[in-house]
Amino acid sequence: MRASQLFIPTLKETPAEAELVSHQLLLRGGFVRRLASGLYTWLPLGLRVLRKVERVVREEMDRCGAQEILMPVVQPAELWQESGRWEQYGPELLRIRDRHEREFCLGPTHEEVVTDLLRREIHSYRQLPINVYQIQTKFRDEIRPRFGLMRGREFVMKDAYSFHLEAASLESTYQAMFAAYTRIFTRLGLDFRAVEADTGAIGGKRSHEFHVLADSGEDAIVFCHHCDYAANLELAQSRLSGEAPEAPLAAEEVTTPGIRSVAAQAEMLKISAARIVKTVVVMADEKPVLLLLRGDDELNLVKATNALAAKGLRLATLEEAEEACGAPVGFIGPKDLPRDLPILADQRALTVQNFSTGANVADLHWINLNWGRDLPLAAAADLRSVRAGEACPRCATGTLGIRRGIEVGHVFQLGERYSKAMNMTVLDETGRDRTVTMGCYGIGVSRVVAAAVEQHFDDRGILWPAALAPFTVGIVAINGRKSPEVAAAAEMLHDQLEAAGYTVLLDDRDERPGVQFATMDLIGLPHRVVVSDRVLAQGVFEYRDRRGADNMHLNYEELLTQLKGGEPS
RNA sequence: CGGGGCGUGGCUCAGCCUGGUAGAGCGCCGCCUUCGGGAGGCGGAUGUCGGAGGUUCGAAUCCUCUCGCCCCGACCA
Repeated sequence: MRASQLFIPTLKETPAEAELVSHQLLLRGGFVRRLASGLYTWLPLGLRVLRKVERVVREEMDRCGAQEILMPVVQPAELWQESGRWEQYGPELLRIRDRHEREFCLGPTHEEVVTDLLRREIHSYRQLPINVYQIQTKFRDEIRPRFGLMRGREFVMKDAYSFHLEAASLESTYQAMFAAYTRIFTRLGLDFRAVEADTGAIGGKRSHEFHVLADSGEDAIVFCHHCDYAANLELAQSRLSGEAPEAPLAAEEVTTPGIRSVAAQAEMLKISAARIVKTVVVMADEKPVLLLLRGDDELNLVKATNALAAKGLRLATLEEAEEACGAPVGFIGPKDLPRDLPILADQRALTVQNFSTGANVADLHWINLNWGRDLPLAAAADLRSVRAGEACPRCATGTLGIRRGIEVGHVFQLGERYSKAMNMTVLDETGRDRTVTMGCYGIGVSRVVAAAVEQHFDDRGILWPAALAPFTVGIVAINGRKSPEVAAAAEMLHDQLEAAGYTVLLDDRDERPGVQFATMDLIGLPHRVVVSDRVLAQGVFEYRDRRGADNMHLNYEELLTQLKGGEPS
């Protein structure tokens, strides 16, 4: 491909709208352009990268027996009403009407459609298991689209759905998909982790997320330095050592004027925050609940939501908290509560001895309280977020680390959530009707493009992993418009390399060398070859790896050997 | 949906506070020079100052409404 024939509108300056490096570089390199909030056009260069991701995904999906189909973007409301999600899904589901006033939506996902498809066609256990997938544009009317391709409203996703008679069959497909995902992200050259994930309201059994590690990631993921334990912070656990028993001290009330925060409380009472049991008031489905945590621990809202089996959970406002407890925020505590409210304690809060907590009266705290002696033990749950450095819950020796991750894949055992609601059954070998069990498996294809950049860039531009690069080799013809020798040599090299199976971008534009180099660095092709009068006079080509800073003078054979490092396309 | 910020030429931004009839750099077009890291010179084109209404002799600037975009909090690939 000749650069003079390719639409690559690069930008010298960073557009103000872009915050993330991936967003900035994809815009500057002429890969994508924004149409409206969360909506992007793929330009030739960007589309080539997107297709590369799709190709790897397709190959690995096909390889493990999944079959590609393509379902509509527009879906009838009836199916969503049948599954119950028409009500459940909320405004993220973009609803539209056709000219007959019939209701439809733009598909944010395809469980309903695929279940409807297969319940019509699959009637016997002999036809199971089956695993179908598509690579399709999804639409979710996100509350806040941001970060360019990372969280668009319209995006490309690979979604697969498997159907089984037995849980064991589902488990085996789940494993196969897990393995396929591992191969996919490895082939794409990404530094990633598979982590145990929250199954959320859908309540399936098993779920793993695949995260690309990057500081800009929206999720916090916890992993063991020693074994392969890894989990989303939303549900990660750690092994906490117990405290040595202490002699109980005499409980007393202390005047603490204006002391509302744990930090202030610790300072005034000259105790560590670990000696404080704090009380957090939350609204679980709009009803107040008290949560107890050790002073230095952080409440994990996802864990709390699950522990309370709530649909929605949020912190109470100051007014709500005082209204519910009859005491001002900062002085609320579990002992002698003026109102009868549900209380749930993080298990660690129940191990604190001689602790301080609010006395449910303004400007008054208790010190030296002990569970059992001064107040009844509260119900226990896991409510705290783990912290880096704590011990791994799975192995004996490891400690936990926390990093940011970009979720690019999710595998999920759905169970009967949709098959039951939509009545998808097959006959088993005894002729009995059985509800099938399902799994679903997603990859954010367009997000992978952004995530890859987020992980591979330098101050000059993108450094595409070989499997993602829009072209493998970039040839810079220096002054090719003035030197027929350079032009001819560059053309010949271009043709030879393409014949050898490489994708090649020849920069034959009438530009100054500096511009050509800057463009090449920006768009991030793995290999660069310079053809100029200067090197031609020496009978060689000048080669440079995008990641390296040194030039090598090579003849054609040596050049080929050098390129073998980056896979031919 | 709350909270914060921004809309001025293709891009990045100044001008707005304190109204007086629109500017810089980059980009674009032409010519010259230059020719290995987004060069230099000369000349040129390009603006409903996001939109509507209002105040005023006069509005990019002040007021009201509206639209769009970005950033911070609850979802998900």
